[in-house]
Amino acid sequence: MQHGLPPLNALRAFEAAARLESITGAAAELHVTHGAVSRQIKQLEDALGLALFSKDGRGVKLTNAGMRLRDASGEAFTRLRDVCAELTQARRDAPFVLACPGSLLARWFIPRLDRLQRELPDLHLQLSASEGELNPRREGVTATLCFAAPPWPADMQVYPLHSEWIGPVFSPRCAQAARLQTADLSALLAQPLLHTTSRRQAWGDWAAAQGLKAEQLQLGQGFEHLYYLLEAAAAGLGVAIAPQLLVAEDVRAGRLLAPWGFVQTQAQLALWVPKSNADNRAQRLAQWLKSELSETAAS
Amino acid sequence: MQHGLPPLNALRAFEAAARLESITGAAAELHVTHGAVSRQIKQLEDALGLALFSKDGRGVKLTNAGMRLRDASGEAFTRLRDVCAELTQARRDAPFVLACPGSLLARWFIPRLDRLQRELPDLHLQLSASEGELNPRREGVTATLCFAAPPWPADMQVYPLHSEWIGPVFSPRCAQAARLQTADLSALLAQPLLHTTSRRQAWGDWAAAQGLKAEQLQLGQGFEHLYYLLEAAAAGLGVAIAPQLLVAEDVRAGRLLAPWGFVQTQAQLALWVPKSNADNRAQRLAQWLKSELSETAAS
DNA sequence: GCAAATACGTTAGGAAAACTCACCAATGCA
DNA sequence: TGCATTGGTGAGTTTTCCTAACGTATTTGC
Repeated sequence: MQHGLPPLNALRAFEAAARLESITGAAAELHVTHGAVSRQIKQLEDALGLALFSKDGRGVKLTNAGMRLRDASGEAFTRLRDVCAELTQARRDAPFVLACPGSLLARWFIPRLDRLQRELPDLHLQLSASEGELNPRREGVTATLCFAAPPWPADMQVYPLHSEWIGPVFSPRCAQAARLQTADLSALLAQPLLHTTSRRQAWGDWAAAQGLKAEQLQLGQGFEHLYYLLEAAAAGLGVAIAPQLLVAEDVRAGRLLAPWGFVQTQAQLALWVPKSNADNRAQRLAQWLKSELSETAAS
Repeated sequence: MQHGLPPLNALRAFEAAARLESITGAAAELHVTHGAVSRQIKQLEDALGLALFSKDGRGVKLTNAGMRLRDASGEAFTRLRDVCAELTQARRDAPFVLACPGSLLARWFIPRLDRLQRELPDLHLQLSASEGELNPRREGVTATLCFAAPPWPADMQVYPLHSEWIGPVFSPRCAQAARLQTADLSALLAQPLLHTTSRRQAWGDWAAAQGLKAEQLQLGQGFEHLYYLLEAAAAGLGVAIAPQLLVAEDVRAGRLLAPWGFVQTQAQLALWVPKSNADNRAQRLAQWLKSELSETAAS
């Protein structure tokens, strides 16, 4: 009886037995044998130092003390049951709103969406492709998929999913496709280097990883969104610098070529969840995404 | 989560941790290691499927769900603590009123009272020698010592303590003491057979056990209470029929003689407790009485 | 800045609790 | 009276829980 509380599992057994006025009945309700319930009640009686049941014929009857405890424990357990139901219900009802960059949504997520719905059906996933800047703290957003480098904000639970790999890609329909496919850097330098305006440094990062100086590169056409950049590359407008994840499918299918391969950046694709609405759906989604992403990378 | 209730021990750990906003603090309060609390909380989070704490610096912080559960579980546990305190306190405050025949009180109980007080100090025993008939259901009586034969009433918890043995006793100061001491039945038949009016059949029972017919006995003086009967015998007024328990000490000291020995009757000295106010004090008292009685009998 | 201290998570394994199975006694019903 | 039902109990096993030890992240002290 530490801190005035009786053994709680014993109390649960007692509550059921007291409500049903039957040891056997309580055993059935709790999916245990009657011996287990009998012992638990005895343990509780010993802890309190008073009898809760007395034998009555071949059944049992509550003593005065037993009746008081039945009422109190019934109330207490009802209170707990209610709040637990409320918490789990609130979670079940609320849709899981996942914000994510449009390009990732279109090129990676949507093809895998039906599989996700099948494998995590109770998620009630609702995708939100943000047009502008992603704001993981936006009201109504349960979680956000971001490409970003650590450190991460303290108020966010961040599940890192995959390192970002970037590299140049171009269409086989590109004018210089044949020359570029030799992976000759000098040929690349002569090309229009397509990029996103929001991430002009991408080419520079890649060049540094290749041992080139950033100045050797001449940026060409810029696009506001990665999505359009990739469309432009696929249309043969030039060489784009793109995350491996988003073009893996196109490269595999031969719609895009990536003879220089990809290099790892500081950034991580990660699932960001505000800590105050953390629940295990986010964790499960992160787990699913991680395994799915490693397959994408492996293929 | 059977029947909507979370694991209760995990909930207790959570409640402490939530109240103190500290895993380590809760561990200290519950006298366990922080690892144990950490695991319990994790188990609870898994059962509910949502995060209750999030990391905050080197400590922890409650999530929204955690705060709701803290409030509810705090209330529920307080309710339980209160009723348990009330039940155990009520028992502690109430004196244990033991009703008992006056003769037993005077001749057996009082000499052993200080030992009982020493060995069961928290009993707060209060003895009540009933003048008239014992009523084990009387208000304010916690338990009653009775000589009676089974069957016992269903609303009573009866702890059998000792079989009753009865036999004739007389004082060495009795006129015929020398002849009686030969244990010659014919000498006995000539004596005034002292008895209690409430139990006239006692001599008959004993006679039957000796192979005599009841008619052969001539009852002499009757007394209303066993106590006076024994005093009369001790004063040498004649031969009394008495329970062995009550005269054992006198026989041992030579103040009374019992050359025919004692025979067992149907009756049992037993502790009677109304089932509705059963608590473990009665059981402990019964246990003490039983061992004490067996010593009396053995001596 | 770097070492020490604090708080929490995690693992393996050993102690403690709970359960099951089996049997017994008591009761009530056919 | 036989038999089913209900509850108590001992022995053995499973499950749970705890501890001890180490690892990580953060804060504090110098």
